[in-house]
Amino acid sequence: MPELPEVETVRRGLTDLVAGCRIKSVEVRYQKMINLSADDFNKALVGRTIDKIDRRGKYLLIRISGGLTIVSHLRMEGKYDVEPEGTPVGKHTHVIFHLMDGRQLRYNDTRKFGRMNLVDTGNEMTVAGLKTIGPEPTESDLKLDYMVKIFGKSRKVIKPFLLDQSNIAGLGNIYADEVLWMSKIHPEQPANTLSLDEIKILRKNIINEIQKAIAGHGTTVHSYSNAYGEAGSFQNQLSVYGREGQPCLRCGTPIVKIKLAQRGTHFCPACQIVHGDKDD
DNA sequence: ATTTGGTCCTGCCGGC
DNA sequence: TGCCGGCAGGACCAAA
Repeated sequence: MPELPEVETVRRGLTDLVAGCRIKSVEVRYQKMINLSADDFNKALVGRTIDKIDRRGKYLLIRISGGLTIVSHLRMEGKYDVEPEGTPVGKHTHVIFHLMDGRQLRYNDTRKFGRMNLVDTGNEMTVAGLKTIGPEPTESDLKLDYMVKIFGKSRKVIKPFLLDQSNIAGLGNIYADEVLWMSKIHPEQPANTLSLDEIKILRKNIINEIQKAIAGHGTTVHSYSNAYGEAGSFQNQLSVYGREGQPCLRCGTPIVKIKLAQRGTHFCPACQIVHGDKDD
């Protein structure tokens, strides 16, 4: 479920809760979750320390002493929590890291879409998804000339284009709808027909929106929670996502919901109009 | 090469 | 109430 701001919130939570902790053993209850056998995964991690947690796009990079990294992707519903030993284990708990201090770091995932890959640190980029990941949506990493270049060569409509992590890392279904609404760009506008001004505005809105969402500890819809089990607050600041039929906050026109590339897509049919090409 | 569609999973909600 | 289709903040992979 989580997009970049939610993953960053989880990263910070995990850092506070388990950085520096030593692993007693690892229990894997759903084999498909990991890239090794349960036994090999456990053997590689026993006695090692969780040094720190990094992030790249929506991927958590859990740094383990001895030169290992667990690349963890939460996909739709993955969640971490920390419980004392003995707390009843839910049916959606798939991996349990038993810590020396008596606590457990648990990975829960209702739909079992999440994945963990244990690799040698430095080989993260061999994990599918990280191989081709695009720049972070920040002022320093997301360069305007890069955007102009990649937008210019794709005829794909903008909404699925923004969801493609190889173009820009970190945007998901909610923030893609939000930044397009803010930028007054129709979700079906082909990427290569955006004007330079539109690309500039979109870039600024992406960077600002992600930053603000991180500051608000992410967006909570459905049952998402961070490593503290807390809900984020940013859902109170959403302008179009989940607002089908409600008035556009700019012009009052009811927000429309359509399906694009299998994903629910919200937009204002009055503010966000498809135009012909970049010379308009 | 680029783009689309099916697939992985489970639970919930609305409609009949 | 019970059943069923549709949907869910993601991304890989095969196929067009």
